[in-house]
Amino acid sequence: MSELIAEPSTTVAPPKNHGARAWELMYEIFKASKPYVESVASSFELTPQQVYALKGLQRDRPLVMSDLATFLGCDASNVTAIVDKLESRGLVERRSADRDRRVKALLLTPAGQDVLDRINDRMQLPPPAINNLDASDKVTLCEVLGRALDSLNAS
Amino acid sequence: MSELIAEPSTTVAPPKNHGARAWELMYEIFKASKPYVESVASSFELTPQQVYALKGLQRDRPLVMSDLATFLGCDASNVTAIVDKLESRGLVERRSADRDRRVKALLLTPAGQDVLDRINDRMQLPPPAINNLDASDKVTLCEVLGRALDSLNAS
DNA sequence: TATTGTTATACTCTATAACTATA
DNA sequence: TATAGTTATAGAGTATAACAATA
Repeated sequence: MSELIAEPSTTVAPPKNHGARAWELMYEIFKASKPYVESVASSFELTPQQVYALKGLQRDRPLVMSDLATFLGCDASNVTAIVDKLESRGLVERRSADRDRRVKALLLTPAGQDVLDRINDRMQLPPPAINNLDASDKVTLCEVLGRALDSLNAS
Repeated sequence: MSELIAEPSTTVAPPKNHGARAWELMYEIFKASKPYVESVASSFELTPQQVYALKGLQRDRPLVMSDLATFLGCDASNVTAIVDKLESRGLVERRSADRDRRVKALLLTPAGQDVLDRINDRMQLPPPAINNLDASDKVTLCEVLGRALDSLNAS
């Protein structure tokens, strides 16, 4: 199958390959889903980034500040403020490691675990664009996006 | 086919439906692609939002300020600053409509059209996660994401 | 009065650089 | 010296509210 979408040469738009088109569609869906994401976060009186940080802490192994920065894909300097807010809400606790007191482990408090459980419940319902797909399209999307993400870790 | 991913009951994570999982994967791919998007934009000395605004202006019909706000999915008050920057770069021109002088049409200048052409060329190559997919996965992704986006316009 | 675009302001998210306390 | 985290600062992107010009 051709990599290019066949289009009459009289069309104004240039021919576009499917990879570029898929990326454009992902961008559109993301933009359209932003109000949904923000409404979910604000229903917990959190920002989307704070929600995502909590999700990073649900792992089996406790994260330290720099791990959370990697998980969030942002600079470590920002994580201080994010964790400050979560800590002031009583959702997260900083604990200095005994072996190296520079390092701070991040632990969910019971209240934090409770909020996270409710967030996870709520997030079982994805934004409308995704939720409107039929079951087989959802499965297909998981498979293809899974391969896309795996291709990054493999290289 | 079941909507739920079958998992042993001893698994720590709760069972997750494919819609929620697909959304999570999209989020991961977006996060991983951010450096790529920023490098493309900054190679034109533009921010990602400015690039996206230019792309909005390549339509057959000229946009006015409020149209661009809708296209960008942000409040109209922000579009003023975005267009200010593009105008100061000589890429875009504001022109008051004759029939209603409150309304300002946005036009690409020749320089703006030239930059946009180069942006479109460059964007034929999507971020690595998408580009690494094989041709048939790219086509499938276009089809499924197209249906997802259509479902929003249909409702 | 209502609408288009602007200005003023504030908050989130982000990065860089300088700092501290440990190692 | 080097590293983990913090603080200070700045810029992009966002929203709300008040405003000017025009309808």
